Formats: sequence, structure tokens, C-alpha cells
Amino acid sequence: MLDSRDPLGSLKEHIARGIAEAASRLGLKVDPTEIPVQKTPSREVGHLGSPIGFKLAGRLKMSPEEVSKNVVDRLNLSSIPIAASASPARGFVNFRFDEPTLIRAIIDAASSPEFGRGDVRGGVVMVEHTSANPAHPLHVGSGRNAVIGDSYARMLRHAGRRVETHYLVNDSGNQTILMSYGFSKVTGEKPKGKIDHWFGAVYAATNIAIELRRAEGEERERLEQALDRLRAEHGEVVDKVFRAIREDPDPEGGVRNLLAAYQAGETWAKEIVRAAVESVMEGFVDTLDRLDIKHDAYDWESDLIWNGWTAEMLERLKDSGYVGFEGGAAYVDLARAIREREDVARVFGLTAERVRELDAEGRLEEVVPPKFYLTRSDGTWLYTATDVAYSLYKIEGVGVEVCHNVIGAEQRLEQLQVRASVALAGEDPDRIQHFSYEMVNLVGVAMSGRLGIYVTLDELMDEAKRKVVELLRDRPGLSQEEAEEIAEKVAVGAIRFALLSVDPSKPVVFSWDRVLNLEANSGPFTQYAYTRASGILRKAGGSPREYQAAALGTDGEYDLVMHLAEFPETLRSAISLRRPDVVAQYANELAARFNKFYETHPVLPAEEPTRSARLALVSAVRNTLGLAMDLIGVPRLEKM
RNA sequence: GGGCCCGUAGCUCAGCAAGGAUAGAGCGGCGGCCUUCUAAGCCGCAGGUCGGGGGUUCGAGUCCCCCCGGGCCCGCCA
Repeated sequence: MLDSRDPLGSLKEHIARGIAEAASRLGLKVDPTEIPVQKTPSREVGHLGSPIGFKLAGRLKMSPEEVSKNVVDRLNLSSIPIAASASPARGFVNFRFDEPTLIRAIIDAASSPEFGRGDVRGGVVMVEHTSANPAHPLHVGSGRNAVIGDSYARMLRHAGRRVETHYLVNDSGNQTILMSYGFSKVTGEKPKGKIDHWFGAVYAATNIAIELRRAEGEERERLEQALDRLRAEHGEVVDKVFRAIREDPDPEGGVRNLLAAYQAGETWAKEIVRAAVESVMEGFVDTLDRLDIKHDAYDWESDLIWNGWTAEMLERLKDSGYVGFEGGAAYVDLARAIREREDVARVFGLTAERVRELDAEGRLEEVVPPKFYLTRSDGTWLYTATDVAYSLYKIEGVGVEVCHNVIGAEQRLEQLQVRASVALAGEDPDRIQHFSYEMVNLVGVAMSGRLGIYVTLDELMDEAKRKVVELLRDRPGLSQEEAEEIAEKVAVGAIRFALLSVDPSKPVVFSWDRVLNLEANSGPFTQYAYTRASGILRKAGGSPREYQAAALGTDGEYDLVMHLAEFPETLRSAISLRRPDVVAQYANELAARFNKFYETHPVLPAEEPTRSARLALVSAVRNTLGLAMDLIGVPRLEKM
């Protein structure tokens, strides 16, 4: 029978098995999973087809056409549910089903919240995402990370995985400590505006003040311009920080000192840094909450240090024999580890043989940077070290089966170093996965937290909302509060869709036009289709109890139904390829097909049995579109 | 220099994982459609050497090799 959560998928499996059986009757053993089954280019030739003739022609020493004919002759059609006919067409074999039965199976499946859902199975899957540095507000780059990670977690959950989302609060590194040092000069100030933006200004002002001590010429000019911009936006706190740092005889020493004291857990340092970072994180949580992004846990880098995870990690790496010291700084002898340990070589995509080859050519240390540091000479921990400790915490502390680290592509090498270290510490490096995504750039200028140049998620939200409120002004029958609520949700839909809908492996150039797009190929486009479906169902008083699938069958209806059927497979692809954007594309395509249907197929005014059948289809579209929107976090709306 | 990634319409992107039936959307441009379920919509027109060249194959945007162009990384930063 057909799987009620994925009828099309099970139909394809049945076809592949049927063809494999037919092939075995021709004396050829074929694995059903190797047999492609796809949609036909047009309904005239059948519903599903397979280019099996081309595939087996060589092995059977027949022409593709002959193979197709022979497969059809030896096919046990009754083993394929609801199949009405199979016909050879050049090298293809095309299958036709009893169409009303097919349509009903799909509509019924697509009307359930269980559509595309997987059985609950396996251990905890962690998705670590966002993890933005507290030194500047969440910007569009952090937004891409957050939206990718959050959406991916939603998809894993629908697929039946137990998911935990974590945020690593990076409070023990140079940038955050620098911000905290600047903050220590203005603790008497009352922060103005959104708290994380205020701290972002403190950070940038501190950094500029320090850099200006050395900068000359053009660089000096750039810094001064950045300072002016900062001053214009954030007012006197910028000057206060700037003056305090300028008068400080040794701000860099002060930062180093604060970093060491904080990592050592000294009370005075904790009071400063924790106060700063906790404030910033409150701001971050507000922003993420607006985008409907929540983390199950916030893991503080400093806790990993204070609770001994980093120290234990270092002991284990020392025990492995690949840690060296240089002026007090600990490093991992990666080149030697790669030479001697196959598991470490594999992390870098190298076989033992390839390592020997490279070594013979003297190129190993050119292909792989030969070592990396875990601590500074003063004994303080570097980011890579806390990240290795964090990985061990994920595996042994939380007990995850696997963790997907949503981290920018520019950190590829660091992630490989972390995974190599995990292997040296005796854990399976494949349990730590780098979910890589490319950066978001601004036209002309590069975003720079150091200089306070970025487009923040908050301003993006505000601007998107403003645009929607404007549009809503001439909508009749909407109260002020309704309009506000709708605008907020449309803004969220627009931003999430825009940040998600491009393949994560491709760099994107940020454009306001693209994010504020409310037309086709956008979150609001899917929301609009959803409200149209909702409107019809609302006026009809709900979905019909009974309907005749045979009343459906126009091309528009068929296209819509077949696209509904692809939801489960789309979800599986999105997960296995780490491409949450494909679900966004899917939702957009479903919305587009529904809009076409909507324009050409009146539902409420239609005669029975067409009316009920179309209502059932609308209900299935609403459900499936809603599920897809849930997965990418585009809010459902009943009216807009 | 080495490694990884990207190159499809004027612009922004799908299609490449598992090669398959005529290369698709959107934006922008031009022209149409609101007394009928929300026009944030729909329809039509114009727009393509799929970066270039080889190769594998019955078949290549998709796989392999070389080249060109762009991005990122190669820090006791994160």
C-alpha cells in the first residue's frame, strides 16, 4: 500500500522494485535504489517514468527501445499499487495510474499535519547556530546563520529527530574582552537605545581608539570617518570611551590583563565582563525572538574554562602525544598527527597513501598548515581550544549523536583543526559536522564589526515593517493593532525567506530591495497564497467531509497536486544535502502554482461535485504550504 | 605559492547530490487583466555561446581534466 505520509515516494519505490524484478527476469540483477523514477515531462505520456532502457541497454546488449519493451513485457503491473498501465517510449518506461485514486491519495496525505513526518528515531542531534560574537549587534550575516540553523533544526524535528539548538556565547576572546574593557571606562553611563547596539558602539569606539594610536595615512582617515559615524549615531558615550582609551597609558595591556583575569575566574573581571555580555545577550535574545528563533541552551565559553573542560581537553591531547610547547604556548603538531594517524588524515580528506605521496613531494606542510595553537604564552585559552573543549562537551556532556555547527565558510580550517583534535581526544570526529555557509557582503563596503559598519537585523526588521505598514494603510477593514501584527509577521517572513532562500554555499550581496521584496519569490508571496487558501476555507466553513477526486483533473489542478506530493522528498533532500533553501524554493513554487490555480479555478461559485473536490485541494494546499512555511519560519497569516 | 568554494537571461537566483524527455523563476523593460473566493495576484512579449576548451556517454548545465574570472582561508584573531 501507499505510505500515508509520502504516497508519491512509496509509489516510486514500488515502481523501482517492479522494474528490478522485470530486469531479473531478463537475467540482470539490479538494485532498485539505482533505478531512477521521475515525473514525466507531460501528463499525456503518463504520470511517472523511468529512463531504464538507456540505463540497461549496454548491460543487456539491446537498444534502449528494446529494453523498454522487454521490461514492460515482463513487468508484474499488479505489484505496483494503483498502476493502470506501463508503456515503452524510446528508452523510457512510463507509468499511468488510476488518476482519481492517485489524486485522492495525495490530497489526503497532504491534508494531514503528519505529511512528510518521519518516525521518531536516533539520539540527540544538536544544531549549534548563531553564536555571534557579543562585540557587535546581530547583523545580516549573523541573520543568515541564525535563519539557516533554526530552519534546519525545524526540518530535523519534522523528520523525527530529537533536536537541541545551542548558542555558544563567546565571552572569553579578544573582541568581547576588548568591548568589556571599554565598558569598564564608562560603567557610570546609562546605556541609550537598544542595549546590544550601545555595547557595539562601545566596542567599536574602544577598538578605533586603540588602532588610531598606530594608524597612519589612509588607514587613519578611515578610522576617523568610522568614529564620526559612530559619534553621530550613538552620541557622547563614543567620545567618553574614546577619550578614556586615549588617556589610558596601556590599553592593550589592560585588555590582556582583563582577559587573563576573566579566564582565571577572578571576581573583579567577572563583574565587568559578565555584566557587559549578559546585557548584550538580552538584546540578542530580543532580536532572535522577533524572528521566532529560540535556542534550547546558551553555553558560555567561560563556563567551559571554569568547569575544567578546557584543562581536561588539553590533558587528553597531551596524552595523545601530539601537543608541543613553545615559549609556554601549547600547540598541536598537526603534520605529525596526519602522518601517523589515519583518522586525523581522514578529517582533512587525505588517505594514508596520499599523505605519503605529499610527504615524498615535500608538500604536506604546504597543503595542511602544520600546527595550530591552543593557548597563548601567558596560558590563556585561544578560541580553537575552547571550541575543542566545547565539542567534547557536546559529545560527552550533552551526549549528542551528532552536532551540526552552523559556522561561516571562512572558518573551514579552524573547524578541521577542531575535528582533528576531537579525534586525538579519542572521540569520533564525524560527530562534529561543519555546516558551512558563505558570507553576506554589502555592496561596496565590507561589513566590519571592528569599525561599527554593518546592517543590523533590528534595523532590517524595522524597515521591513515600515514598508508593510505603508502598504496596509489602504487596506479596508483592518484595525491599527491588526495591521501592526500583520506587518510584524510579514516582515519576519520577508527577512527569513530572503536570508534563507539562497544556497548556503554561495556568497550573497546584501540588498535592501531583495530583502524588502514582497512580491513573487519571497516570504510574503507564500504568506499571501496561504491567506488566499485560508480565506476560501473560512468562507466555505471548513474543508469538505466528502469529495470526489474524479472531479479534479485540469492541468492546473494536476500540477498543483503533483507538487504537493513532492513535499516529503523535498524535506529529505533539504536535510541530507544541508540545503534548507530548497524548502523555501518549494514553498515559493507551491504558492505560485496555487496562485495560478486560484486565478483560473473558481472554488466557492463552482457546482458540485467540483466545489467540494476543489475545496479539498485548497485545504491540502493550505496544510502543506503551512508546513513548509513552519519549516522555514515564515509565519502563517490568515489575513494580510 | 597552496587549499577550499563560486561562475546559468541586463540584475538576483533555481536546476548539478542519484546525467535523461523542449534550460526555469523573480526583479527590471514593454503590453494586457479588478461589478466574480484578497491585484502582495494573474496572462502575454522581449531577453541564454549554461565562464572557455577538451574528454567520458546513446545523451552533459549536471561527471572528469585543463584554463580563465571572482570570493574565502593559510594569525599565540574569532
